[in-house]
Amino acid sequence: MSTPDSTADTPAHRYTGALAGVIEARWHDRWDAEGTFDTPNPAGPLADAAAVGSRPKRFILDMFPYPSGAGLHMGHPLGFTATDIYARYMRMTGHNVLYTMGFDAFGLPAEQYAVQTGQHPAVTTDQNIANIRAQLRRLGLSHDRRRSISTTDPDYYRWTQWIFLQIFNAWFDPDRKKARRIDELVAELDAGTRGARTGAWASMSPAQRRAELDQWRLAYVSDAPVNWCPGLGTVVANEEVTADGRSDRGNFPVFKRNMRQWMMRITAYADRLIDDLDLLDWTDAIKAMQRNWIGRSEGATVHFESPAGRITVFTTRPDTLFGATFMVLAPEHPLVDALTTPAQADAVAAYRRAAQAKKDVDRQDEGREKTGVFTGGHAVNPVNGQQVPVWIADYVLMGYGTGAIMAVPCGDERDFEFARTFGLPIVAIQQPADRSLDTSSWADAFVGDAPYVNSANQSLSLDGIDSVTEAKRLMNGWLEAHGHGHATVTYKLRDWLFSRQRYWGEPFPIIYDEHGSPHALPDSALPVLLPDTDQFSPRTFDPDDAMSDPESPLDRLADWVELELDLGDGLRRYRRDSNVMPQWAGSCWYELRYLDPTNDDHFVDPANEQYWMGPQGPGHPGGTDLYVGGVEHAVLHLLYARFWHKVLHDLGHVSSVEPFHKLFNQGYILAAAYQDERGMYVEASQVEQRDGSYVYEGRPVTREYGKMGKSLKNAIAPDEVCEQYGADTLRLYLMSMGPLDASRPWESKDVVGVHRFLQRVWRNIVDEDSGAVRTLDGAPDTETLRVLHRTTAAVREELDHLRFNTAIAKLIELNNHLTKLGGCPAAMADDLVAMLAPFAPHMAEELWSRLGHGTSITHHPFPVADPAYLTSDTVEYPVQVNGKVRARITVAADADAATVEATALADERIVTTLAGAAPKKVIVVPGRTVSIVA
RNA sequence: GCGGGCGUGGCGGAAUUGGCAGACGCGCAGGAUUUAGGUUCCUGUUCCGAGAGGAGUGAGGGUUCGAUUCCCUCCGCCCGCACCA
Repeated sequence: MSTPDSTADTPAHRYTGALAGVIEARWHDRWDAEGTFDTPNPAGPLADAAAVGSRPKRFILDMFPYPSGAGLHMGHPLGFTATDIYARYMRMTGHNVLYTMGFDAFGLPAEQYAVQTGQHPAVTTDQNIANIRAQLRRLGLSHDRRRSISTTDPDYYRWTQWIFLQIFNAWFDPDRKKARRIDELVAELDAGTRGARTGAWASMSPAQRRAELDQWRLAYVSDAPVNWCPGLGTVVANEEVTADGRSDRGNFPVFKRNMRQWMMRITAYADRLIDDLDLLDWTDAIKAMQRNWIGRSEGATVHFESPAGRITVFTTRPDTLFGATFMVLAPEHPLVDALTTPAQADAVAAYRRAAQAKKDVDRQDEGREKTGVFTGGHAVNPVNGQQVPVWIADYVLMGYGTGAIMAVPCGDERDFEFARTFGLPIVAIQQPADRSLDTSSWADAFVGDAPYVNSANQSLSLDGIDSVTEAKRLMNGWLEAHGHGHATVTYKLRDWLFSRQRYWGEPFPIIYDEHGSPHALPDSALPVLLPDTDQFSPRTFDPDDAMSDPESPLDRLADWVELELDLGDGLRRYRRDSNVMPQWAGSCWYELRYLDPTNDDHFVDPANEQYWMGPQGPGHPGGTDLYVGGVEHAVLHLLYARFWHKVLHDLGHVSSVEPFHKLFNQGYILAAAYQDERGMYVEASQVEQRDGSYVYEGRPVTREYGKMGKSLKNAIAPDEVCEQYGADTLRLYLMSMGPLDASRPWESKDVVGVHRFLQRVWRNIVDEDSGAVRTLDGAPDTETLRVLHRTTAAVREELDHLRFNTAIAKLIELNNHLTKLGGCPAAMADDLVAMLAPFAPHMAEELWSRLGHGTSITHHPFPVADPAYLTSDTVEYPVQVNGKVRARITVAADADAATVEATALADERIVTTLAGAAPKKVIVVPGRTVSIVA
């Protein structure tokens, strides 16, 4: 495909895609040769204290990519260009900038790609990384390449394993609400200042003590319900299971099974993960998603006694306890069998079977119609002694709260529906102003503040109170005082399932003794290398075979699994843990390794962490100065990384409390996608437009917009655009499409707009026929200087706020002005090029060089606006009469309000409009407007 | 249902604390260059109206000298969570 602007009669030195390609390659080589973007550290292997100096620092971070075989998609250059522009701007404003790029290369996609191609994942990963590095280079991203890491590199995952052991060897102190080293727990248990959970510490055997400690660890092996995905052949985390019970990746059914797996005690950090969101410069949307995922809910635990035993419920509305007229348990609740009477046994069993069968997929499709079965059993409502029937229903979930609820149909919509469906009593316990106490007339439950009624016993009365908050407080106090319950907080967040039965991941630095107890390997044994094998395919199963069992690929490697080791008590036989860590492990801390990527003694030198990520004052959590990436990581990666960072902070390894101070979520790239009559997507690039409709291979197709990508067959490769127009044009187009956080449709025909802009900049400085510099001699006129300085001030302002689209618009305005002048005055050329440099660095370097500068523009100071040119001698005021602009007047910039008013009232048009009537009021807003009320 | 966000020309989008609506770009129209097409350049381009003028930021209302911006009601769209007790 030829570039649209190069033909036989094109001037030899016109800025075409072909010329851009030549220029860009030249500067890539030069940047590499000169190490232009190498950034000094205060300490460690990359230390250069003199180069660090006293400059302010900026740590600018992108979410690092998977090195997939397809290479980068257009969303990558979108975010990467934004951070690159900001990084370059920061360098030009005197900052020491840390900016690099790594690869999140472990995990399912890399492994699946390897399985498809039959090559070892290490081979394909290296190839893919090399390919993506070339793509990144082509985009002109100003990365410090010395700092690049891959999570699959043993020098990197050595420290991932080390951090795992830090977490394994830590416990959460509920009093101090922080992680501490496990030996501090041992000291407290030895001293008797803290009690053991499983018995008397002093009388425990070594094995019992080991088991006791395992109960406290932040990383622990647990035999608990996990998400088993036979189609993937591995267990997956809650966060990786979709709402309809399928795997996020692959969309296979997921089954709850009890299995022995590694867990991380992220729940211990639930409150801090919520509270510290307040310290972060993140959007409300992302904060809300994290809060919602953690799902903190304040309420009360209430005990109902039954012949089958105590039934404990969680409620957020303890104030409505007098209205609890029945109970509902989840079908899987352990007390169901004991509660069920013989007469109801068949019905209960049938319901439980049906509930289990439809568990994963169909529950949503069946809508919200309430189903359920009476167990035949009853329990006692503790506030009024009433016997209430106990039902089971699938709208009560075993996985939340206690798996049992007290049903208050008058005050809860679901309970109301259930009561209506099955004819259960509904007793009003509040008196809404517009309702009768006869609930048979109610259309729905009442939720809100209204005076309580029917809510008293001998020692408690809520009657007459009209505040839910107050009623809750009184009820909680009563429950606690009488031993029927207490105030409680529950969370939706569950501990993080941390092991996977796959090959392509970090091995656990854990071995098991003959009793099956886990032991940490010593730091000196790290890294535990992922053993080489050609048997890396996971064992997958029929996706619906819930009873299949996971098989770790590493388990097949007997030579690796079995080992003899002396852990201080003599040479013994052990078995290695054959699981690998999940995809998310490597991305939980990669930003820290960028700080000190080649340090063999520490995962990061504390001085470097303090310098790049340390808190910047009281109340500041520290962390990266900017983190740009897609919103799809709102809960998974961002929550896990925050959790690890907090553990590292608690253990004294990092000074920052949070990893990412400012988070910016880029929008998606959308593109037109086309479907044929069968609803199949057709290759968007082959669709033609004819008379307002769309045609593919002669047949009509319909258009829609969707996320650019393979599935909609509307992807455009960044490389194609670089080839056609050059990387600078692609960068500029991506940035000018709209605000960075908005999703925007890709329109290939629009790309030419920014290309023309670059062409005009080039032409204003370089002669298209000779290639010589052709700037204008003589001093620029005052108006031109005003445009220059206004542009300078505006571009700075826009860049400070990451508003790249409007910054580019300002540069275009400046250049359009110069085009009208007939070229760029020589005295302004440096400033013009310097302002262009962050956006179109290749062209800027080339022009900079042709203008006679011997060094890269990278560290040249960004232009500063001269305030003298930001004001003018005269100001134009719009004059409104009754809110409508009727005239414009021009007055001296320093004219006082009275003069402006007099000038406005004297204006011919205003005199005509007022028609002799005296104005009732005249408002002069200095520098802005005159408003006349007639 | 709950939470977050958004509605501005033919299209993508601009508009400091409320102060000239439509910056910039695409497209379109006309013109220059060109054998022609394309490229490049210039001019114009919110709508109605020949014009004077009028209307206009999803709809309606409010506050204000003045509202795209603030408040209320409604409509529509996007994203996240979803029987969470």
